[in-house]
Amino acid sequence: MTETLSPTTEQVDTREALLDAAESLFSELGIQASSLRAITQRAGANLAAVHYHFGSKEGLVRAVFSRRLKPLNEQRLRLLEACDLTADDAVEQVLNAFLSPLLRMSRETPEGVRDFARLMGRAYMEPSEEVREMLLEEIGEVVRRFTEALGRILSPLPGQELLWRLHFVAGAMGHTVACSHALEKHSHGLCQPSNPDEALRFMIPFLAAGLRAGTTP
Amino acid sequence: MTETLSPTTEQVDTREALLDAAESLFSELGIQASSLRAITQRAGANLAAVHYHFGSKEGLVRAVFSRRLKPLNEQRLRLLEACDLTADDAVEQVLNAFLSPLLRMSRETPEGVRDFARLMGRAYMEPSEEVREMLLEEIGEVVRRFTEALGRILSPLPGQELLWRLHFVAGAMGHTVACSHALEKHSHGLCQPSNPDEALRFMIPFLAAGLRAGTTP
DNA sequence: GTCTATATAGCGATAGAC
DNA sequence: GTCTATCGCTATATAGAC
Repeated sequence: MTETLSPTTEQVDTREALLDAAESLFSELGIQASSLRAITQRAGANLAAVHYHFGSKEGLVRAVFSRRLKPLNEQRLRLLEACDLTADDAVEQVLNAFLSPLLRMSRETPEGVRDFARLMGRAYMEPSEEVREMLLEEIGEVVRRFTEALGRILSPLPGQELLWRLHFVAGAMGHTVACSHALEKHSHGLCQPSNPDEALRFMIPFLAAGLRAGTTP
Repeated sequence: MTETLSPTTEQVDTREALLDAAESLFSELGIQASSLRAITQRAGANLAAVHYHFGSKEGLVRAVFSRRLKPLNEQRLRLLEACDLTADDAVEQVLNAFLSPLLRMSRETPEGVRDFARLMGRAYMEPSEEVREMLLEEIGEVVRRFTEALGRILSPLPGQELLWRLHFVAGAMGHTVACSHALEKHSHGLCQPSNPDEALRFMIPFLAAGLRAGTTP
């Protein structure tokens, strides 16, 4: 009976192996430079398996992102709801709610998720229109909710300046997760961006100070 | 006589046309996705011309970057030397010296240079090891000089925290020039990142406040 | 569902005529 | 210096056997 009610172990394994292999390769080489041949080889699967499971390379790309983004966004919204927006450190709380789920992905599972953090940082800059639109679709609601919360805390900051500042927050965050290797190397090990606690410890005060700066005349 | 002493007009034109075409295509599609066929077609040149003038695609990439980075870095260092590091707004002055030359490139020439700003923003995130190493080579001296100046102004900020904060500055700046289109669209025209004055007006106070935040315990 | 084999197209690079 | 023609390779995608 079971073989008709649920996919066999092999089915699940191949699909997941393809997602894992694609995620790590996308993170290392970028999406475009990762060929289906390299992905299926790393996954120990056949070249045609990608088209069977995901239809096309683009289908695989979407699946790689949505697999991680769904739980990530849920966690962000859960943390946001737990924030006290009237507290003195409300800005810090909200920044932490947005940043820590992504940065802490590296801790929760031995491997794979850290690749995803780097991939996410790069994805915002992807030249491919499709990738960027798909991404905005996936995180649009979260961005809207966080923008609203920060707008209320920072009131009466004008909307224009709020959007500019959130743009800088996104840039600093994306750069940190995408180029952590560069900072570690450039600082000769003094900075350890792969440690989420250290990254949050420095990032949140910096960004909070920027967000709270006086309104530009 | 002249034809033996200097390159003919055609020679120069082909070389420059290739650089212009490559710059705009790299900016639109990314480096890897820009084929030599597409570049030479846009330049109105022959496919083989790239290999004649630059030896390879990598040679073309290097030439595209160094053509703009040499004058850009000279201007940055010139502005840095004109900063008063003891003034109250020393941080703002140094940030302006680093940021404005890149952001203002769009003003100085009608087209082409703005593509380069976007290309620069993306380049830091390029998956290709070669591109990133070449870039560090080209801007290493400038980064060293600006790090030293900001370290002196922000003294006694610990070196570790200084490097982290400069990392955030780089992220915000890169994201702004690379994803200006996204902010313009997302803000429904309220923010105009293609206007260098507006970008600097909001970016410098934000980053200066972050850099001057109290030392993290 | 997984495999082999292949279709179709594009890539960077080079040789050699002009 | 510029051109055409082509080599050798890789890409995504698919058809059909098992």
